[in-house]
Amino acid sequence: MASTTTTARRESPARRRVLDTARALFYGEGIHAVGIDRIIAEAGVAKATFYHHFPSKDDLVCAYLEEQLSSVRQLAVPRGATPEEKIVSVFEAIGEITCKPGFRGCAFINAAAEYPDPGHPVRRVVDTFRRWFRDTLRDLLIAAGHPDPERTALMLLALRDGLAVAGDLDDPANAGPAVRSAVARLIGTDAA
Amino acid sequence: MASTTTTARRESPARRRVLDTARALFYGEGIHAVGIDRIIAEAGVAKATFYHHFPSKDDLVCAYLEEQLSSVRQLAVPRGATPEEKIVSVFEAIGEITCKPGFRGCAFINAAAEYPDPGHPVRRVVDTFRRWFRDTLRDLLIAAGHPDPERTALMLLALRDGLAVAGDLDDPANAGPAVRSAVARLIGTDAA
DNA sequence: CCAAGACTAGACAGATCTGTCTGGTAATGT
DNA sequence: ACATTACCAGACAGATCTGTCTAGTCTTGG
Repeated sequence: MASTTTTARRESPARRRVLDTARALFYGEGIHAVGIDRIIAEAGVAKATFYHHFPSKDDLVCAYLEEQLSSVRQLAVPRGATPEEKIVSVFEAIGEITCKPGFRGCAFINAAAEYPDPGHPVRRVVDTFRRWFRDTLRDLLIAAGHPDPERTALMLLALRDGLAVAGDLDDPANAGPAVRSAVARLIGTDAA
Repeated sequence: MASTTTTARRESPARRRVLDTARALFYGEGIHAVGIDRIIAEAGVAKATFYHHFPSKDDLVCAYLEEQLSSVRQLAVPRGATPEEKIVSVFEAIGEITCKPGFRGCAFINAAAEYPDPGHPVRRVVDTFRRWFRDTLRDLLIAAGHPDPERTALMLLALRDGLAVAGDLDDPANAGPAVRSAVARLIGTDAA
């Protein structure tokens, strides 16, 4: 069937290897800095096979970011009983990732820095991520009965961006706790 | 004298044109995306002249960021009577820049995204900027008698980073006010 | 048994990248 | 008057970039 063919192609081993290699190299060294030749060499894939699965490099970049998107969505699932706990748990999860060795900042922020054109497909994936995260925070704040969910969601998003940047450029050990107490100050009962 | 020669070289018209062009192109389109050939063409400078002033592209990139650094230092001078007002004024200044059309995010964050190696000269300029900003905020908080200046400075730095990212990737009109009230919440008298 | 598709190996084209080099002009200061 | 220096114009080298193409192997479903 058509669906079988599609599934087979999507889960092809060569394609999988290319995507894994692309994620490691794009994230670790930057997108423009990594050429197709190097990706296919390290993935052990022929050039024709690569261009069979990905019509262009931009398609690979989009696929890489879309995988990151679904990965983050799974990892940053809110846990806890109350909406406040859920918000904190999301930041705890991000904070842990952010302090890990090998952390190189937010894949979406970094990618956007290399794709200035707001209409580019890559930027659209970035937009999807940011809208999802903002809406998630807003909904949690609404559920928590926060008086100003819309604006507070923007504050929290800004804090997350700052945490991601600091985890890459500054000392992650300091940034994590600081951002966490900032979140507490912003959504704490005293703020309401 | 040597100093005369040095001054003449540093203020040479060709060098000035190269730096202006580099700033516009690097900031607007990304660093790896802009080649030397294009910079010298748009600056109207011969290739030999370029390599006379800048031994390599990396030197130009560093010079570009160092100019941004001193420019920000002049622009973000704290104004106002009280330390609280000074902190807010710095964010007001940054907020205005951030909402301007043509804003493409923080030049240092964007550059760091393209230079993953923390030991690279480019990253050292980025570090200088971040240390300066963090120390400035911390000193203002100390002057304001804030109980936790060190950690609060990190929070404010994270907010600034988030504001810069949001001004580029999201709707700047929303991000500005949100971050400003977040600053108020974090340094407000109730926080003390 | 055989057709189709996934895959490999690698040459090739055309553009672009950084950086070097030659050669010549113009201004400047001593 | 002369040496130095800034500058221009552009060829050139060698590497690397994306993307195409040929040609052949291997696997698998019908």
